[in-house]
Formats: sequence, structure tokens, C-alpha cells
Amino acid sequence: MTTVAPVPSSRDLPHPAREEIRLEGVLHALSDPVRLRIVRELAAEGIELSCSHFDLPVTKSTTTHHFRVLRENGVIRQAYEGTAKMNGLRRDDLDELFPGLLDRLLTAAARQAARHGEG
Amino acid sequence: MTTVAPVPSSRDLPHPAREEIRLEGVLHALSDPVRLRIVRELAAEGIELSCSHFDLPVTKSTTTHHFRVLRENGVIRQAYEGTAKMNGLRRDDLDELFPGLLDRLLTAAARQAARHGEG
DNA sequence: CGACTCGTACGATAAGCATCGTAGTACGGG
DNA sequence: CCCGTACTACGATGCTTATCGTACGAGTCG
Repeated sequence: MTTVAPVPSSRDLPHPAREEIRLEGVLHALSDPVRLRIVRELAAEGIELSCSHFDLPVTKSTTTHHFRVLRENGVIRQAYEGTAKMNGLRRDDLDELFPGLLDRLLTAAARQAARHGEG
Repeated sequence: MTTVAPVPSSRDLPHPAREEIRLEGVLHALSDPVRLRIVRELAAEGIELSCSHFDLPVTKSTTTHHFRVLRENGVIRQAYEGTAKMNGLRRDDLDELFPGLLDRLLTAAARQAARHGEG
């Protein structure tokens, strides 16, 4: 019974525990346009997405940086899966900590996107 | 009948119009502990408060800075009233732009405050 | 093994920001 | 008119951050 099931690949990444997630940190993470966009896309798809799925207006190293900020502030969960790194929203934890907040934020972001350009 | 009603005093301060308020800006403004605290207090009191009403763990110049950030990002409205500077939440504008968001944010902040120390 | 893809690490850079102290302006009251 | 109160302006400082480029590590597939 060594390494039976999912085998998420060797190295794993540091995530804050649910109780460690701070509202200020979440808000800071979402206050960047690139990161807000990532979260919106993650929410829209509803599934885990690899980093490379996103077509962002920044280089790869900057992309890595933004994903790390989102992870370190408890907004997303990241795990390696072979060569890809999968990203998923921490909906369960965020909804438990701050009921309804994530949905309102996403709605607000969608409304704003509709108002301005990218409708 | 000169100077009848409020007379908010000569100089006034630049505020963004409602349509100019950006979600990212609001989130950034609220991602600072001191500013989040100010907003929570403003919401709790429900009325306009002078800057000096707040007992914050920073100096007066830093306090001025935080109020300006809140104003410039459309979170609060500021107006001079004699020697005092009154501050009020822009509830109407925020609720119109991002329905329900402010309340969720305040609830989330309250929950977090209850969980950790300051209950 | 070798090549390719995905993502990271590290260093550099430039900008932003939270903080302070001091000096100054605006207003109201004696 | 002078003084006290309320807040600002300015400059300094040190920390954080968004961005990039290049070089590297980990996995997959031929």
C-alpha cells in the first residue's frame, strides 16, 4: 500500500488552512485585474484548469506570480498533475468563511465587465 | 437669505463619479486593515463621522492618507463642515453598482472579527 | 536517451504604498 | 486679533509588488 490512489505528483504546494484565510488577503488578491480575471474564468468553468489554459496579457513568470498570490491568500487550490498544474477555486472554504461573498464578488465583476468594454 | 442651508464650506474634494468607481479599486481600498476598520465603523454608526472620531493605531497624517484612498476609490464621501471633515459611506452608489456586495463584505468582516480577537 | 512542454527560481527594476514627522492652512471662539 | 483645533502638504523612508528575462527542474512522449 505505498502510493495507491491519485498520486498528485511528488512536490506539493503550501496552502493556508481554512481558518488562516484572511478577508483582507482575499480582497487584496482580487484587487488586481489579472487575478480577478483568473478567478472569474475559474468560476465560469467550474472545474480545475491548468495554468496554461489562460491567455493572459503578461509573461509566464508573471502568471506564476499571480497564481501564487491567489494560492497564498486562500483563493485557489493548486496541485501538480504530471507536467500541468491544476487550479481550482476554494469555493467550499470561502463560502464557509464568508457566506455569499464570493458570488457577490463574481456578480459585481460580471456587471462591471458588461458595463465597460468586454461584455 | 445668503447662505441658507448646509454650506459645506468653501473647498471641496475630488470624488469619482459613480460610473467611474472600479471594483478593483474598492477591493484594494478595503484590503487594508485600517481602512476596513474605518468602513466597518462608518457602516455601524450609519451616519457621517468626522475623521477625529476614529481612534486608529496610526498617526494623523497616515489617517488622512487612508481616508483619501477610501474617497478616491469611491468608498466614502468626504466634505468639510467647518473645521471638521465629515465622512460617509457611499452606500447608494455602491449598492447601485454592485448590489449586495457591501453588505456581504461587512458581514464577512464582522464574522472574521468575531472569530479572531476583537469579538 | 533526447527533445519538448509546463511551470519555477532568481535577479533586476521600477513603481506603489504605508508610515512617520514637521510645518503649514482653514475655521471657529474668546 | 490671537489661539486652539482639525486636517493637509511635503518630504523621507523602507517595504511590498508587478513586471520582465533568462536559466533551470520535472514530466511526457518519441
